[in-house]
Amino acid sequence: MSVKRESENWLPSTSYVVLGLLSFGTRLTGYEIRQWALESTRFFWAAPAMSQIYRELERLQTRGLVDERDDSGEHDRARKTFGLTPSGLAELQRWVNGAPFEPPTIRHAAAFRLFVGHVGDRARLIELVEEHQAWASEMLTDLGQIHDDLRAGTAAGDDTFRYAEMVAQWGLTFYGGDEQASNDALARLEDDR
Amino acid sequence: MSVKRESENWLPSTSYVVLGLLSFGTRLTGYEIRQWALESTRFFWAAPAMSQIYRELERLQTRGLVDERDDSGEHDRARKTFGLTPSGLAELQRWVNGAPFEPPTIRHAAAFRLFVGHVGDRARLIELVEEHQAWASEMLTDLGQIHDDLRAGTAAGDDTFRYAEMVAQWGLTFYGGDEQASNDALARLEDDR
DNA sequence: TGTAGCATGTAAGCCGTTACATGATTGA
DNA sequence: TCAATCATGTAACGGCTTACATGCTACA
Repeated sequence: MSVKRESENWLPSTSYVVLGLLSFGTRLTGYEIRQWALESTRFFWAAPAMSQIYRELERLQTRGLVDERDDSGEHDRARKTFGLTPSGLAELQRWVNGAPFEPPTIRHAAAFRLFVGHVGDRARLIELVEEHQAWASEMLTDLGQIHDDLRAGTAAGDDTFRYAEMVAQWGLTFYGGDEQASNDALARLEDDR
Repeated sequence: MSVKRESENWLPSTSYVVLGLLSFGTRLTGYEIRQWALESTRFFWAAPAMSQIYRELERLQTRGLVDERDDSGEHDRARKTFGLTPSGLAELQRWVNGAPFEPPTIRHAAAFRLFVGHVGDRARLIELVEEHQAWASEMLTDLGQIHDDLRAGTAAGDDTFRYAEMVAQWGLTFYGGDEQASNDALARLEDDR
């Protein structure tokens, strides 16, 4: 008995980042999408370059997944907003529910450089791990703030960001692990010899 | 007082993956480099495709950073091995010690899909997070084995893999955090409603 | 008055992937 | 004998980046 598969043509993930950000109900400019990406999705999905977002929006629009509107208003300032169309929402849903599992992709420069530590200077390695630790710690601070804000909203009865809050919680544990790992490595590097 | 910067032209990171793997002292074929990448660096640096590794080796060779040797031996089986040249080692060192800090790049599909959970089916989300949890758990099993092996070597006085062992330790804490986060999310998803 | 931020794009180029192609060796 | 693994590549293509280019607006 064979299962009839629906056509499994997926858009590039960046498309779903854009669709996902628009799925919260607000019309956004390309610029704003980028801002939101830098403040939210970047914790689990590296924010694409500005130019890439414009390209993505163009693609999505030609496929009817987003619609464009000139929102320049009174002022002359150019302002083109994009919103999710019904097909856009449908496509996002199809992906969330239908796309096969995909393992995370990690490019962890600090761990990598430590890996080839036998060709490096110990003092410099310590410096690098310290920098990484500081970075992780900053991520945790930012995420903590976001998590608190989202929690407040959820507690006040607004369910829009309930999943976002769960993801923020995920991030706190995730980056907490990374920070812990940096600290352990640092202790070993400083202990050593 | 201005600091005179050395020319900061870096190779693509994949080059350093290749150089790094060759820095452990063994001559390797392109195929073997890929195998080693899949067994070691992939935990912190997604392993590039086979074809990319061959391209990288070609580039490195034209720059004199690796040398090629036909090691086909008695049998007709083609076998071209690559080794690190002195300039290759120098370049790897220059990078390890001199490249500026670079934050990790994460593409975490599970967290991302949870983020747009408001457009998905709860049951399917649970399934996805479970799949992710199983994946993380497998990573931890593999890493645990590797860590034990490396530890045994280090304890026996072989310092070659001391840094590799530290990175394995890093990975255990890192993916431990990810697994914990999945479990927490799962609990919340199942609890909810 | 001038700088930072808002806002929108184009062009060039590389990294890296998938698909295609080939063939030998080892072991079940 | 047949499949999996070892081994080496080429071709086409797409995603994403950096650099370039432009101009308005708010605010210090």
